[in-house]
Amino acid sequence: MKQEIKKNAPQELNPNVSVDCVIFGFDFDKLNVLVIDRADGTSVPLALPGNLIYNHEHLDQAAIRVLEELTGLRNIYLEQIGAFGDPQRISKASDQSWLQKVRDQPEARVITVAYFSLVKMEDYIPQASSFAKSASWVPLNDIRELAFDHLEILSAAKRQLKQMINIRPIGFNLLPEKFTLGQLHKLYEAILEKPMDKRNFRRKIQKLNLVKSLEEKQLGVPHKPSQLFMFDEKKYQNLMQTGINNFGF
Amino acid sequence: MKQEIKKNAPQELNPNVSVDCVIFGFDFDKLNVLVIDRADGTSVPLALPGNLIYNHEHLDQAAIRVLEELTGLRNIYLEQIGAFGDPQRISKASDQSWLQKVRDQPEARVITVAYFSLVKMEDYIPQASSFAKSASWVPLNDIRELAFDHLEILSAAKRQLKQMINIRPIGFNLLPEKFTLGQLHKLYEAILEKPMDKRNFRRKIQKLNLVKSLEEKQLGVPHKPSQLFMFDEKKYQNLMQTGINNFGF
DNA sequence: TTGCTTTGTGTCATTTTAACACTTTCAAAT
DNA sequence: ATTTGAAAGTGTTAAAATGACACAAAGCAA
Repeated sequence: MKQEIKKNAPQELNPNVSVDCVIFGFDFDKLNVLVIDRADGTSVPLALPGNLIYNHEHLDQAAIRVLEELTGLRNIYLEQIGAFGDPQRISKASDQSWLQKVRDQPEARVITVAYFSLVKMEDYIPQASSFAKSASWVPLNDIRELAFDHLEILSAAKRQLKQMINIRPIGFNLLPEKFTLGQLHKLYEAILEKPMDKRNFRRKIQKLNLVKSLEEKQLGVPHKPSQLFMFDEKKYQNLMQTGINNFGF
Repeated sequence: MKQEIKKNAPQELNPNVSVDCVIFGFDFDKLNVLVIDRADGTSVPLALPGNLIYNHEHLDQAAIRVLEELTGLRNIYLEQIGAFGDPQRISKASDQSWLQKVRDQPEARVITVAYFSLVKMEDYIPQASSFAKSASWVPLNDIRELAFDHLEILSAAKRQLKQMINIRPIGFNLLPEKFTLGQLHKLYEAILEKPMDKRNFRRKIQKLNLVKSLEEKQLGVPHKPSQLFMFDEKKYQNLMQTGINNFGF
């Protein structure tokens, strides 16, 4: 059979390439992930926000657009995780029956490029939009099942985040403007999935000059109130670029 | 215009997705990269080995296949670098005129997924095959221009290699079975692009128990002959899995 | 025999790490 | 008013890792 020769029309969806986003949030206790509920009566697993790209758009742009369309999140810096290319990645029965409803070419081979980001949970209250009934935060450790190969994507994202934390400062995008060292400490423990010594942690953070303490304390907590801190944005961006030399715990 | 609905035929090339491979080799002095000469009379820049994937194959498989088809290299462990998705990435004039000759749909949007690997230069003497006139080793630092966005891919590969070296042992795939610590030392310097203190380097390597010394010396060198070493494969694989805790220089 | 080139080796001062426990401060409960 | 619970905040020490540094040994070539 001769293959039809045509240029992809630029304004069309490309049936072979999608993007998926892993959005992490921190609730001062544990990591959460933003997922989409595709529910349509039948019970189908939750999914990461994702969809096909357009032919004319950059992959990175597509990820930004899709994320906004499905969740409303905008101005998010997304970092690429990688491409996922198992030819069977979308052929589970439950996924197929859903794709039949929403895709022109539900059985086309689709590779996906995954992205991740860290956001402040506080400034984002999920709202329904587009084909997703709703987006919602789910604790990372409660996730047992996801659509497609999204579980695999999620664990790659976790791995990458864990690795990134040794090289770059983390927290600016996950914590409110003013935060306590205890919260930052918990964040590191949540990401690394291991307890860390409080005094050693504080010493290390302070030596980086990454945070500056405010003349302000927590209010209304039923225990000794903590000093509040802010990131020194200049120093933060600087470390973001050059990398932290030696930040292993 | 209504989009034609058809399932991608599995045995067909997917016109929208390609793979590219960055293969590093070490000549005991500097890093080299395997490139393809697409020469057809007109002078076109060198390219990384790469091509479209088939619909039925896993991305990782496609990279392995394409690499073998274009260079003859087989049984190579390839690691993913990431996806490159600029919509203009193949539209330079010199690239387009070449694509017209070799692709069914030369103007189709193509995203590419890049892979890299480290191989022993000694066991590979490039040979022409498939559409590439020939594959050849080129010193990494001599490369000023490549086809498509391959320069960008190359620099991502370099970045990733540089990062990997802090986490995992390196050298097993780049050095011959028996090697000297001087050669390993040069390799680290070549990858990190900075000089390292000889004594400190040797101390650190020895402490890892990564290499074991043989009862054998270099022969025929016009200077003090070096002790030969081999990797302790068990320890090497072990460090490959668990990662080196703290290997910054 | 001399010269050239690379190998191979140790010390020391400084920095970094990991392990460890008690007092302080607030709100809530009694 | 006093007690209780809960998290904040703080310093020392021993062990390990780092970085800087210089000279003798071994082979070949001229």
